[in-house]
Amino acid sequence: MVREKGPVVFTPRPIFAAMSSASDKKLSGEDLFKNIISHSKEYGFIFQSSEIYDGLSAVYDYGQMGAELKKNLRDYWWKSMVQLHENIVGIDAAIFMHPTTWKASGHVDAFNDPLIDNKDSKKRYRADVLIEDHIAKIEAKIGKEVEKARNRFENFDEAMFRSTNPRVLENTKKIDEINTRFKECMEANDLEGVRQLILDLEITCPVSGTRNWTDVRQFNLMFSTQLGSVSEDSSTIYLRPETAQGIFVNFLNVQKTGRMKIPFGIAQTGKAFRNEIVARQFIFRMREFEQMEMQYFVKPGTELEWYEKWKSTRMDWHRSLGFPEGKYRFHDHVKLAHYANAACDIEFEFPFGFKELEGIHSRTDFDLRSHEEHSGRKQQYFDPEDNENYIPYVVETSIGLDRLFLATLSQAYAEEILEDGTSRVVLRLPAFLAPCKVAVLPLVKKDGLPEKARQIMDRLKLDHQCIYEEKDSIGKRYRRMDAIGTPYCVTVDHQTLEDNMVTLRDRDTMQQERIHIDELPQRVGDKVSLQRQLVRLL
RNA sequence: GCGAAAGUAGCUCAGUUGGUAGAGCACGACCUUGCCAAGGUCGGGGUCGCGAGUUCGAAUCUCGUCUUUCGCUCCA
Repeated sequence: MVREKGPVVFTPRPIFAAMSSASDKKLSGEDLFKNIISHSKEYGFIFQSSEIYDGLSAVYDYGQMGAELKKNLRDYWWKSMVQLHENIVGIDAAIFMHPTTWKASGHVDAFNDPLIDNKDSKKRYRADVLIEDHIAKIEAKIGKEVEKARNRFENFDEAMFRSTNPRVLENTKKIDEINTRFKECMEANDLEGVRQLILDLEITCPVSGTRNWTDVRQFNLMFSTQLGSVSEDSSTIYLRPETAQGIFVNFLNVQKTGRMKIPFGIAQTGKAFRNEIVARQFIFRMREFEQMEMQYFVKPGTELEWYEKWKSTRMDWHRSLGFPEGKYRFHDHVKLAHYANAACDIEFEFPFGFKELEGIHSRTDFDLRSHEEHSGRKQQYFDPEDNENYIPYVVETSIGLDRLFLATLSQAYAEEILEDGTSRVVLRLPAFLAPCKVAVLPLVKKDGLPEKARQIMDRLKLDHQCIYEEKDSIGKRYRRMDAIGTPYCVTVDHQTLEDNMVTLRDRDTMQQERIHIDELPQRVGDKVSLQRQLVRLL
């Protein structure tokens, strides 16, 4: 089989021994982001949903490479949460839930925003916020009156003053009237009435200063559909806007069947849906997205300790990916959601700036208490140590898988300028996350090299996601593998047929070494090992 | 939803005063080569987002419409 001119002898070219001095091309965030988006499409990571029909706004599909990378990220999270924590278990709750769930969670109220636009400034406001601001102004007026009076009189009785002073009384009455009217409108779903209220109050746009308002429109952030195929019998149900409630409603099921003792956690990954008014920035904000979250149930009073602990645990997890420390930061919430008594985000520096990647919230007992009220079923835990019943407090860690994907991709993506002046695009993904772990490449597609390569491929594909490729020159194939982040390339040449040695080429350093094919499973296995990654978290 | 920009081959784009579609890369086959994006030959692929209108004739002009991208409120 070996040709006349003899076997090709492996001689590492010195230029590649020095390749590690390659430098990254400096790109503006905007250009970088653009390139990442088109790279994602070109190499099968992310496609626009329903592209042949011109696409669907803010919905994306994961392609052959993206699905693998996403799965690897999900697996890493799942194992580090569930497998490494003896007191955390995972569930997989349904997307559909009883409609009352969303009343209890507050989403029916909080996710129904009446919005209004100012035609001159083109700014959009929440109608309720405009009215609240107006009320705040009136309250400030009252406050001034009170202060004036306080300075004027000794033995000032504020309650007395408030209930007697005509100007204060008038303003207080005004506020009550506005509140009543607004409430009535909202309950009757009378959006025209809300608009009229804004007009009557002579509320102006803070930007343009005009009162040129559009109609008030209702935006429901939850997607709804019908349960039951016969329309008369059907009821409206929602696609879950967050996965957390699937955990809360199963709190006692898991606690009892798993004989869990507080503190313990329930983890879950899954799709959630939000009808965002504006959903942009590629997969950063999508209408359909995947959350990975864990609710940690703790004894009331200890929640802030656990909150701190999970803050650092989660930050350590992110840092375990090996990206630069400066890419992450905490952002503590000043304004807390209705259910939280402490909250922060782990922010990542995306190409378009620092943005939320993960949220850590101390949710108090809001959810369980609310479910207890709405369902009439006790959601309490009997603590054998203290001999008492209580509703546990909850610390939540909640990360957007798609955002983690985008963070990983944008951190891994690099355009390198090599020493010889040429350039390459490489995804420097942590090896255990790479969608394809190893490529097996016959140097030429004849002389029995493909057959030999197939044998190696058949061995490696039992353990790993592999790619076999014989088309195009070896250099081109290396570059294609760099572009999808394949950590190792194995090249079979004529020499291999004689001594079973192959070239192992490293993605990042581009260096090559000669190893025996029997060493391959171990070498590749070590490189891409998830266990080795998990050890870092212990 | 409002405002702005854009839509021609898989990708990046060209297409003149209206005259029936082009390049590079990519893709497929074959030949040559063989360790970092090689060369040659041949080939496949577009009703120019969609629909009307003007015109002998529209990728090009007019109107409408859809979609995407960017900015504005919210969020993982």
